[in-house]
Amino acid sequence: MNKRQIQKQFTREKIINAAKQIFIKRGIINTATSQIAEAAGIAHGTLFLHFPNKDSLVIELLDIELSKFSDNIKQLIVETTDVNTMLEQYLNLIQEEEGFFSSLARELPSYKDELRRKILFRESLIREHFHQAIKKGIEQNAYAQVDIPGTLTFLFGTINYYLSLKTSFVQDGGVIEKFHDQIINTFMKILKKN
Amino acid sequence: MNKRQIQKQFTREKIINAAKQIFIKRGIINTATSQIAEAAGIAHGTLFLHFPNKDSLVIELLDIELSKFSDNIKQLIVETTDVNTMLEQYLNLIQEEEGFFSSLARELPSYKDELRRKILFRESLIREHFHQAIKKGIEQNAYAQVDIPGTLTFLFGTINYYLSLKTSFVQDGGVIEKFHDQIINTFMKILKKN
DNA sequence: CAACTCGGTGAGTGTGTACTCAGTAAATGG
DNA sequence: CCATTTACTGAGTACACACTCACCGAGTTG
Repeated sequence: MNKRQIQKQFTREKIINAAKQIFIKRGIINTATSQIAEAAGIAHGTLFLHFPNKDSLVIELLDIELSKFSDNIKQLIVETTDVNTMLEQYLNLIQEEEGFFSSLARELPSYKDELRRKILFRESLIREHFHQAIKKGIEQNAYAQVDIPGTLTFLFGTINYYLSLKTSFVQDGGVIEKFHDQIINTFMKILKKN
Repeated sequence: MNKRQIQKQFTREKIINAAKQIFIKRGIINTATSQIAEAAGIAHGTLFLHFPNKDSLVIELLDIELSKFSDNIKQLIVETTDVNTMLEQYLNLIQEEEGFFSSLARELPSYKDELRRKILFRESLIREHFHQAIKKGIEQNAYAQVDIPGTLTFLFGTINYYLSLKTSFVQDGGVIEKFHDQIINTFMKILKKN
């Protein structure tokens, strides 16, 4: 890479980093491209040299973040088949980037179809891990014969609900931290054999 | 009421009705006041004679709709203490206005604080009914000793999740209809004694 | 019926925002 | 060392939207 390419790469990263910070604070929908440019310390027009429009910036940003998250979760989850620890790991990982996921959950229903599908697809990969673990648990007679997809929607729906309405649930500090035990206990109760 | 007052009242109702229809279709956030005026068959400026700004129109609209819903649910729920039937009634009532509630759930996290608080307050009244019924069930040894608020968040969170992402769950027809049994079964499973 | 009130009109205003483009200067390449 | 390429600049453009206001005409009032 020559000087120019390095500089270009550097600018691109500045944009994405700035966008992520603002996304966490105010959400992407309520953030002007000019604000992102300002935070990145570049001219407004420069942003559009790197991304043809706002949407493609958002898509790239979310792709990067979500794939990081996916990689992490895979590493932590793949080796364990114990649902309880899997859930624990999953919640911990969300907690680390709670601001980001809270914004995501809040704006998810308002995103364009393509973007929403991408996000839900990532979620479905994680669901699949849980699905397998629960299935194995049922076969080994450790869990009750629940409707697995429905059960998982209860889990993911609730987590999403907490995240999207975070500000209504906690003043400061994390929602996930606050309701961590409750989520795990209630979910394990659903799986429990009678 | 003289002719003028009747006419004024009539126009006000036309605005609210038009706003509700558009709200269901496109959501209030994505609807311009000019579109509401057009749908109501009045001039754009007239809207602002009846409401000082867009927000106050939205607040009045939601107040009307949610209080109608509250009244209905109270009538159906108050007389029964059986959680299963209560839930059934609740879901039926949502189903009747699913388009409305779907829009509401989708946009809820984006609303201004005041409005969101109002909506969540309504929800909390309904929660209270469920809370009492479950409490009674536990005392009568019919249900397990669950964490009632946490359990109810699982319920309301999941319903909210289905409604807000309705278009991702069903092509046409109702989400609530589709997942009706699953919601009830899973929730009753949480309450079940081991 | 004349004077006045008032609900309604719709072109106009101000603002916020996504995106453009002519110009600049530094890097590159022959 | 000159010609060309290219990342970047930021004032400018087009558009959408909430809200205003001078004007109109039907309704009310004395």
